[in-house]
Amino acid sequence: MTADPDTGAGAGPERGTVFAFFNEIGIIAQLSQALLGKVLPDGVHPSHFAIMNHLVRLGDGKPPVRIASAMQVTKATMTHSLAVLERRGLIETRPSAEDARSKLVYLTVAGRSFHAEAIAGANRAFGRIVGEPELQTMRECIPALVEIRKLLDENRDPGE
Amino acid sequence: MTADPDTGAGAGPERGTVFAFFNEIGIIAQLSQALLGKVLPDGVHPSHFAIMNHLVRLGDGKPPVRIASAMQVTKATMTHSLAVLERRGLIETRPSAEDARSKLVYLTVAGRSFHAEAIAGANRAFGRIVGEPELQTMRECIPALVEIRKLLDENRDPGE
DNA sequence: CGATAATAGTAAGACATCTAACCATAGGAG
DNA sequence: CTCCTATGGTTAGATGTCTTACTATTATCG
Repeated sequence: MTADPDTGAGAGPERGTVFAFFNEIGIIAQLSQALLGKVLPDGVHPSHFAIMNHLVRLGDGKPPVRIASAMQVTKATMTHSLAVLERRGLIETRPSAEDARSKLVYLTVAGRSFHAEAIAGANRAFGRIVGEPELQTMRECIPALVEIRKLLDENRDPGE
Repeated sequence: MTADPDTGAGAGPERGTVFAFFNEIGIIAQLSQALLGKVLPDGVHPSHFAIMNHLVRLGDGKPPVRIASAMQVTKATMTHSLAVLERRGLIETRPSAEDARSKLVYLTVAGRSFHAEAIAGANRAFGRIVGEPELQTMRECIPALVEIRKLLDENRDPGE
């Protein structure tokens, strides 16, 4: 008996597990991204925030192609997103000294403070919803997620 | 010491947990969707498959607005997606008998066999990557995911 | 009953993303 | 050194999704 039809469980003996797992993952990702989107000012997409977040956490001064690879989007998409962020003054790009083909992406002061405010806003938004018991659930769940994420990451096509 | 910088842990005492959790979720969702996309024939988007899957699992003969709500997309998006699926002969729509404003969406025979093949292809693709230990990890993780998914689902804005 | 609000679906325009094609530079093989 | 391939970045066109505005029908309320 499938108590909750949304889980997709019951479709098969073992395969149903994989299906149900990714199904839940997909829904959570969509809902959390929608929540994040509401916190961001108009014209800043969650994916733009993800780029900022990456630069703050792992350091800036990297070429677009490396950011694209980390974010799992194409070079063309990164070109577009960086143009948006640069127009907004949140990042700046300078030519690379070692490779004339390449640019390097840097956060501006405005970009860093924008990121800090967005983080604060997101924490307020999620804090309004996520209580201590769910926090505990998440904490216990993270190692498993990391394991699966690494598994998929190792098996993804190069160039994506 | 943040062993894995990708987790985003270490950004705060408790808040980092929420952040790391949703970060992993987002990455897994993206990678798994990319994997699914490779299995589908050209021109069929993962979101289209999700609609088919919904209709197979929870039954067809429903109006677009209900499918849109279940898939968490807008009515306009559903109009577009259903047009694609109908052009491909995977679904068909008939006017509702009870409500003259409304249509009802039905799977065609071609649609059902398409779905079955897609499921089989997805299982092959995931089976090539996911082994027994990860399957076990997923199994243990699902209840937690369901809990978080329901939490977010209950707290989302109506009309999305 | 008749006016107003709510709901189902669509259309138009914007934006993010993708693929395919292109240019410029780098790096190797001969 | 020269040619060929690989790599970083951009451009153009297609597709998916969103918001806003609109039409048609239904429901509610006076």
